[in-house]
Amino acid sequence: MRKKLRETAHETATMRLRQAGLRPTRQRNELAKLLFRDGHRHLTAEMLHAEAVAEGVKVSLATVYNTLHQFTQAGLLLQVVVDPTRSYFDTNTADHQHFYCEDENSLTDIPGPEISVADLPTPPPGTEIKRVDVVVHVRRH
Amino acid sequence: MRKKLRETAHETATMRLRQAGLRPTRQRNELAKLLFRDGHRHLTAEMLHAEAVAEGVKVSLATVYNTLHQFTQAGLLLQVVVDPTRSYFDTNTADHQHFYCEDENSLTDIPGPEISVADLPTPPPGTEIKRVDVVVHVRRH
DNA sequence: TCAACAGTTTAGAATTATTCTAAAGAGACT
DNA sequence: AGTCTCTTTAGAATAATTCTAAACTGTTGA
Repeated sequence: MRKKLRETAHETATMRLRQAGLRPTRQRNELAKLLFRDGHRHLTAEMLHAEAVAEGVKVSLATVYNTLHQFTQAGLLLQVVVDPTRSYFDTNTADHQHFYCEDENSLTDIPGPEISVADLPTPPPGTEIKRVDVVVHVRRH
Repeated sequence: MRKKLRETAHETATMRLRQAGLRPTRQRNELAKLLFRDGHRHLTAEMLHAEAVAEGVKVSLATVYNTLHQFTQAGLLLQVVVDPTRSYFDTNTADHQHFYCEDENSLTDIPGPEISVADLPTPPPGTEIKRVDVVVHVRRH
């Protein structure tokens, strides 16, 4: 017998949290469900908080900030730095790249095969490469 | 007869400003001299302001911010977004890429031939590519 | 089952980088 | 020199984010 979608989503979220070593609290569960429900998303803390409030989820902005950082640390999210005034979080943690349009403040995944970055440079002494961020800045015309 | 270095630097700065369509005021001249005196640099507004003050240049922090943005608009600087808490400005406006070490908050140019980015993706409809930012995140080991 | 502990949430204050404001100052052109 | 416009400035204002300390809640083990 099939369970209701709601329940399944909840269980998925809970499992995800447990695997990440995070205690599955009500808030974290709800936020996880919002974040990972459909496709990949690019959100700021304010955006996620607004969405949660709109859906009747009771959670404070401080918790949204905490949670986003915890999720990022746990590898569930990627923090994308493109705008000097805001932090975006990406639910797609696979290696991929972004378009960023300053005019409209929009951040989107680059579809299809990723840009190939050839010949990675040798990192400064004492360091190793963690990851390579590629942001293609675009402008309306 | 040779002019003193100081004077030459001042005149170079003034020229640079005029060419950029910026009125060469005392503050802008002094900041330009600090920014462009040796090699390429990566600075925040706070850093430049501290440097100016240390050298006895009387300039307010607000002016440093204004100036950095004006220089950026004029193409004399590049704003590099790597840290969600701070804005860096790069005196190297040529097409190049960066190493960023979060551990020590250091931003450096990638030396030698730049990373080749093959097969630029088609930008979203209604937009054109402005530039491609590549940041190689490194970590101490 | 429930007490107790450690981890979590919260409102609101605090912090930090940055921008704004409006008044005083200074290039530039006549 | 005079005037006009652009620039600078101190300090206030703003916006995103972090901190604080008190209340709350999963979890664990008796």
